[in-house]
Amino acid sequence: MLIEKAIQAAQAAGDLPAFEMPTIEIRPPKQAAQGDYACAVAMALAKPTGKNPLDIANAIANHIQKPDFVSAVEVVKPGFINFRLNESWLQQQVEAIITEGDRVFQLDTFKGKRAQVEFVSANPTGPLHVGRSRGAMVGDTIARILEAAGYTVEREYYFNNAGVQMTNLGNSLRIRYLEALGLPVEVPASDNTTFYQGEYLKDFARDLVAEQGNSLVEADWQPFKEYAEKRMFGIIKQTLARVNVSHDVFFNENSLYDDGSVTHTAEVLEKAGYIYRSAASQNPGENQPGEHDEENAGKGVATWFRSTALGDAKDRVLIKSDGNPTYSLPDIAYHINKLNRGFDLLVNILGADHNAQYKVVQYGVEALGFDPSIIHVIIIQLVKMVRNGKEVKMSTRRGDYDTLDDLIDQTSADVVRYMLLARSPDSHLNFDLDLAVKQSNENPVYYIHNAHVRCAGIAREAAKQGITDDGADLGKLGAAELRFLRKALELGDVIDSSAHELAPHRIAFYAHELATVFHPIYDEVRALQPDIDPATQKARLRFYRAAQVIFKRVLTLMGMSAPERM
RNA sequence: GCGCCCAUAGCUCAGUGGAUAGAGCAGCAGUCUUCGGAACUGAAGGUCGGGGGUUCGAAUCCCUCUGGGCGCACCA
Repeated sequence: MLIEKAIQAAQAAGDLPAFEMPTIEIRPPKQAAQGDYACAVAMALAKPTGKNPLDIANAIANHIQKPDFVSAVEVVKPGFINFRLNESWLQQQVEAIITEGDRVFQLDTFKGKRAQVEFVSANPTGPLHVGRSRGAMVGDTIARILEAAGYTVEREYYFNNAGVQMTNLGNSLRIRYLEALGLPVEVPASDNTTFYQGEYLKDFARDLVAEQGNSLVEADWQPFKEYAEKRMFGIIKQTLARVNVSHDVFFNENSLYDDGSVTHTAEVLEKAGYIYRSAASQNPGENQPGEHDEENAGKGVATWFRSTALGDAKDRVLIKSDGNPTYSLPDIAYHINKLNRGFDLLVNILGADHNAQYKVVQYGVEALGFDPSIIHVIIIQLVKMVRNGKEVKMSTRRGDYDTLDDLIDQTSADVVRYMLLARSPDSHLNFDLDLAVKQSNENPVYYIHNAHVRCAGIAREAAKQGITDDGADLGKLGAAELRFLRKALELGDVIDSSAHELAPHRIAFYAHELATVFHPIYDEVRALQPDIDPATQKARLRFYRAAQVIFKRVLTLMGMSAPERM
């Protein structure tokens, strides 16, 4: 804004020729000596104007109307325009931070906009395992960041309680139930892919016996499935609650069948000309003739979605030859449902193992005439658990996996949240179990926590000594405190860019950087030493109070606790 | 074979086309007997996987090769 106005003024004054306004970025430079904020726009303007970047920068700088929070504008070598913040303005930010408290850096960038984040969305066939939980942390943190950027956010969990896996779950519980009653029943071997080995099913079976006795001996899988589902969701919600994750809406895929959305979606696709029926071998896509002939021999006719018309590599089956839809059709119907709910932004967190699936949905949404651009899919790369430098394999179906609950028990909710968050979603994540368990300074979580703890400790000690920070003269704050304040003021930009890019890991890195700036200051800037004059003491106490506010805000944004003691 | 992701210090990773590529940990050398040390300081560590290209300027964008991960069902 500031620079844009200056450029316009320079153009009006004839110091710069006419050109299209470029996108202007202002950001903190890497070196502190280069000022607090810097702008490189003059270099980008060298080409369109045909002028020397340094001259352009000077022309712009000469027309900048310096606001009160800027103390200096400097033009440097290649053509950077550097800004320095006014120090007394900086000092006053301590009051601003304290006044805003828990809502400090609550932005209104997206005020009035509604966003929905869909995440976790695991079917209730078992407890959440570690692989899934990365999406839980990322999804919830994105939701928190969007809220901080001004959105009203709804968190949604999409699930399917029908299908083969749920039938297997019902059957598995039935076997455990009969076993619990002491009836002769064969428990399948551990390599059986249709049997769930988890210990939790034994617990369910015991409880079911206690509640229902032997009344279900003759029943099929159905009542067992219903019971297991109910219990499973209870466990999942409880687990998520331990890491401060909760959902506003649980959306059942079945409701899309009940209200006719699924068949309606198929009909509309057909009217739009994207549907044909044929056996796989006649697929006009890339399938080689004869390739599928044998395996499709004897099968009926399937309903296909001509997604190749929209650029897909091959067409997709929507309704199988046995008459049942594939997952794609209800998935498309679900996204239409979401789009019709009037959100301004839809975020969908998916694991990398589902990376092919969302494209079909996108083609479907497009075919139905919707604008897919408000849908943002975040593909989370897989988590590799590492112990003693070696990978620990996991499996959902067998019983030997590491559940999120186990992990929280071994470490803590905060450690799990931070470790799973502090990596770009695009990046593969090695979860180092040794490091996570280790409560030492190798563990960044404790380093960040300790900053908050230290602030709280000072306040506690001051209260004990009867020293208050009322009426502090913030002019007494020195260079070290200003260093922290500059870093603290970046939080707004971090939230903003993190919200725009849907990159929640940035807040995690920022938190660590902020703590890195803080700890040396804590050593250097004493507040309660007896030889410090009372005015300085008050100012420093006030400063640490503001620092605590910032740390609490950052920790809360990550869904972590802000402990006052270790 | 096709699609998505990754390759940056010994290890784990940041890096929104801009200034001398940054942290943490490990290792090395120090401080400190404290408003809770789970701390602080310093030095060292790099042809940003290879090769082309675009640009005033590339770790970042494009092409290509190599090496990894995950997918590529009439399963969900």
